[in-house]
Amino acid sequence: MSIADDGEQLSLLRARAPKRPPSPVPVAPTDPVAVVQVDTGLAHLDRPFDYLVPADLDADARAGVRVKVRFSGRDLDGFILERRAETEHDGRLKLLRRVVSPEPVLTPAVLAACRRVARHYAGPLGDVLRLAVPPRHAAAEKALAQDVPQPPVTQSREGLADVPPSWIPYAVGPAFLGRLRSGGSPAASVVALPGHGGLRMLAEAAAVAHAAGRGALLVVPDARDVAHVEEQVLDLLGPGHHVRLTADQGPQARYTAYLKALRGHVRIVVGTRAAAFAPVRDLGLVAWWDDGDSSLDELRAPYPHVREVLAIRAEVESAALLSAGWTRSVTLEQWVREDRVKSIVASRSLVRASSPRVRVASDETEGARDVTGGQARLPSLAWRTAKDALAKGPVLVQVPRRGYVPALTCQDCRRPARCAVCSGPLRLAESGGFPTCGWCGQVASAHRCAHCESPRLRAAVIGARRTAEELGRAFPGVPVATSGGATILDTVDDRPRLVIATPGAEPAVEGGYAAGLLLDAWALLDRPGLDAGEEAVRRWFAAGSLVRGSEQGGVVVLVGSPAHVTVPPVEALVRWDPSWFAAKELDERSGLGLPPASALATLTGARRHLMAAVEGVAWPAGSRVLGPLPVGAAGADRLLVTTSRSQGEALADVLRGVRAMVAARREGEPIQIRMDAPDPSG
DNA sequence: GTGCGAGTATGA
DNA sequence: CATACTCGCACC
Repeated sequence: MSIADDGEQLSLLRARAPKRPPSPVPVAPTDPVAVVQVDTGLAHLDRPFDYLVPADLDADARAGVRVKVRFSGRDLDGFILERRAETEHDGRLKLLRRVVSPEPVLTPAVLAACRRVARHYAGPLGDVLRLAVPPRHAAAEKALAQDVPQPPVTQSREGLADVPPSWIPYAVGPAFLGRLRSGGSPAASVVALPGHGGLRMLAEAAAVAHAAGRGALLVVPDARDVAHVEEQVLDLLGPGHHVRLTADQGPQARYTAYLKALRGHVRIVVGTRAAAFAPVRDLGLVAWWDDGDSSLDELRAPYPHVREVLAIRAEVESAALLSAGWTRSVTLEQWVREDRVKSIVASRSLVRASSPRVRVASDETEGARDVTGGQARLPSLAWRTAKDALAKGPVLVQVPRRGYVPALTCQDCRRPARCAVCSGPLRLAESGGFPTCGWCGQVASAHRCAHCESPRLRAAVIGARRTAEELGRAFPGVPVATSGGATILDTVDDRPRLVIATPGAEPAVEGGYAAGLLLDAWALLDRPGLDAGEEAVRRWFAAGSLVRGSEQGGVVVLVGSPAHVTVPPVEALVRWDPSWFAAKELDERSGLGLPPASALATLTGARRHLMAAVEGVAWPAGSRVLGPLPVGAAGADRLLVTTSRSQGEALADVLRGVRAMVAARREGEPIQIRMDAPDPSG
């Protein structure tokens, strides 16, 4: 290490360089070296670089602050990871240019979690830091007073029962909460009992953590759930103990929320996936709702899932971990099986009483499509159920989102309509016209079913609006409310009416719906992809959980399911046994070597670049490399690599090397590398 | 990505 | 031999 130059280019090796005497800038007296993670955006430069701290920046240049540094002739952003006495770098060190803000926004715990997330997803740390720490907002920093007192930690447990209400149905609930309260780090996957709180379990667990002087981080799929959980937290603890953190609140509000958590103004953060990295003080609990919801998947590289981020954070900070939902995802079932989390479910007798009775109306067998004069797609069982229930309260009708299921089926034999050229699924554009192939784009202007030669096609899904009209006609005089798309109803009152909703937009109703109709079951199950069954189960249980339990006469009718065949998702619904389904699905995937039973990586890009990138790569022992196969329409290919779960980290490490190599040699066109892609085949 | 040195091509 | 160019790699 030598005395710094002024930060500009000055090579002593070059004779021609103007022999300016190095103007000695005083550096910090202790730990003058700042280890800086520079945001270069280049995978092969994803490592820390050392800089010298000028004396005048000494106080501000703490670990965790944002800085500007000169790097390869450009001014780049970075974070100080640590201060050191010495450097290991042989050359000259440049000076830190500037401390962007003295706020140490990257805490050691969050940094540790980011490193592990980066490793898990074979991505650059820089990318993860970009997800974790929101962009600085100077006005927000200024507006938030430095001296807001931390709320006194409520050590008293008055007003909070040992086992809060929503946790009562679970035999091992007290054990989980007890360990949370006493500073332990239990981990559990809860299958929530309908009618007993659901989301409220998260808020109550947070209140338990809070009472024990621990912080809590609650992540839910969407803004509606955030509002709901906030309400519950307010109800339990009163104002001033939590903050909302979502991406859609805008840069200033988001940064303010981040700072409030960072500075310890509040110890509870409630938010969407943007909150998963929030620097909650004394983190004692991480919890999330509905693991299978795709909103928990980050959309920016390296695409970490909330589940993975929170599990890592729980481990880094010795916090309790709680995943809850109406169903259990296959991944969480895998975690249960690995004993990473304990299964928490209510007893079968409670489940039977609290869940609605489920009946299956296959439109083929009921054959009563005509009850309403020919238009509505409503078998008589569904119609009669709704009719009866409307005397007692509102009836929920779940319809798949318009355009959500693009598949077409044969009107006569009900088999999926396939492209004559490549056997891909045919789709109908919303704008109409001929069906086209979803894989090769071929226009099927003269389609005939490959099985029965019928030219007639059946749109698997009709949109919510049309369904509303049809049902309105089927039940004259009954008010119809719709929720979905741009207009989402939060709640409806308990007067009799039809409530037509798309999945995820079902309004809550005090006391529960008298009945629920789940339409187009067939279409939902028929979706392409690994997780069609899992997804159908999620959606059906989410709607069914809003219906009164069988004890109060609640009934759910599944409409349009496969005739004469009992597929596991349907059986799971009828028995109201989500964990049974998860276990069965996991067994099946284990048998096929598919995730989450195995680790999986996808590499996407032009075929020759893929081949160049993986040439000579030593995959972990036992890995399978599949492909490359074409995906999408852009001429890209995809390579799949699977390996055992125990080799997952090793696979990620190999891929990190591949990524760095591709980035370093410039002719290497960008290829996308992704671990645990939710839809590896499409 | 950018900047720089090494290495190589080019022409007098 | 001087100059012009590309290539490969380090970047603190």
